[in-house]
Amino acid sequence: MTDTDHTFDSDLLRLLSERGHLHQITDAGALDARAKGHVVTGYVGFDPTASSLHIGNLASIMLLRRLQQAGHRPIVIMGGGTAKVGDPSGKDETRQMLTDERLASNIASIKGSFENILRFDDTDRSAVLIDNDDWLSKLGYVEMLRTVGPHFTINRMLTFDSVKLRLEREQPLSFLEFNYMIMQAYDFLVLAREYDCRLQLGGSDQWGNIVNGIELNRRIDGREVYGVTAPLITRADGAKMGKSVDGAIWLNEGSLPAYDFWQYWRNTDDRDVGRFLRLFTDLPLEEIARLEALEGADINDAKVILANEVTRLVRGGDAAISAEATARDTFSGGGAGEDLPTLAVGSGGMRVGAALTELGFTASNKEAKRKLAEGAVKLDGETITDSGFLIEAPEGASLKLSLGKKRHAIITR
RNA sequence: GGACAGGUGGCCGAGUGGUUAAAGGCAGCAGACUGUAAAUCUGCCCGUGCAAGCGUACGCUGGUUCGAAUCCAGCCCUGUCCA
Repeated sequence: MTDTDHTFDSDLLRLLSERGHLHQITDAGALDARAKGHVVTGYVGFDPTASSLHIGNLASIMLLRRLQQAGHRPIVIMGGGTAKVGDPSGKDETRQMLTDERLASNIASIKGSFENILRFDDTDRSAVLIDNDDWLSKLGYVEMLRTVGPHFTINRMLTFDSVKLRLEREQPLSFLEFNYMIMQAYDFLVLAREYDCRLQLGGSDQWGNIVNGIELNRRIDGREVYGVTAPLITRADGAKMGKSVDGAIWLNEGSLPAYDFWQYWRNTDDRDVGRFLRLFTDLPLEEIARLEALEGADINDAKVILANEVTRLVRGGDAAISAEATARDTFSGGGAGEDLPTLAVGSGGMRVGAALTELGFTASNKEAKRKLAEGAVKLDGETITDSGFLIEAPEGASLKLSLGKKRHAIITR
């Protein structure tokens, strides 16, 4: 474990450090020296447990972006193989196993998230995307045991937090999951051999897994490889990044519309603005320093910039421009921007409660009724309290239906 | 296998036969104040229905009772200790 306070010689570590991406480095001096003279290939693994990554994964993706920005080569490992086993880290119970079909479709839909953030081209620094199932599934059991088995002691494996947690709580830890750390270590060995990959990056919860891979490389091939972890990003209010009651903040458009994605960033806590700008945008540090120094209502300008930059990075420039325009029309103009969700009520109209639930603004008709009684619902600026109110959209025109200050929708015939 | 303890609404946690759709806290939503922020105060917080109403709900199944989250029986699960 190395402290990360001192300054570095390499562009890579300097960049990671000044942007707030560094938590721990296995051998900072050696990595610093190597990154200065060589193109370093580094990887991050992502387990395809859902059909989209969420912004909790964004910090790790940014690690790869920084790596590429500093002139090195990023590898994205889709954990199609490791996800069949399941990472027990940070989970106090076993996850349900995913079917092969599900994993394949998850991988297919996750891939797109990297296209904007990493550069895929013909150079030797092009990003590469690989599925670890390519080698993990082909491994023979005895071959695997003989390759990595001698280098892991059960004694040591039992000391890992992910294992200890389960044992202490007397929660079952299946043999399947117990093998996860071995598979991840083996990945690093394969990548070092096949791709000359010398660096694994990841969240701070991956420290143990990363160190295992480094050990394995040293023991089997005598090769020095390195590890870097990023701090766990939490928000000022203590919540984990990207987790809300309504669901995660997904990177895929299909899982979360761009306008909602943009809004998430626009509503960032004042105290997080500077840190998030450094982590999740490419804005120059001087510019960020200026933005985060804004006080009072002015800091809203910084939040708009944050929302624009992150949305552009993840969803593309058009999405960012359109989301900002919608927000401006809706909040400043008092109108309705075109990115707002729309609901067609048909020629017969629709009761206001049903419309709110249909839009997902309320979880049930009962809740919609409560919100109406609380005076939270407006139709074109007029407060509606009658739960029996029938919304009828005139031919060719639209109405704005609002729940509270933040949730708005366009109602059409 | 044995002995205790326990399984309550998204989470934590009271409640031990009758205004109990179930105290309190957290999370969440809304209102006020603001800046689409934070903090604070107030309200709401199972579902269906325009509504009266109705339907579900305290691990599961059955029983006692006018009436059960609360009592009884069996079962399942969890924790602690013993073998």
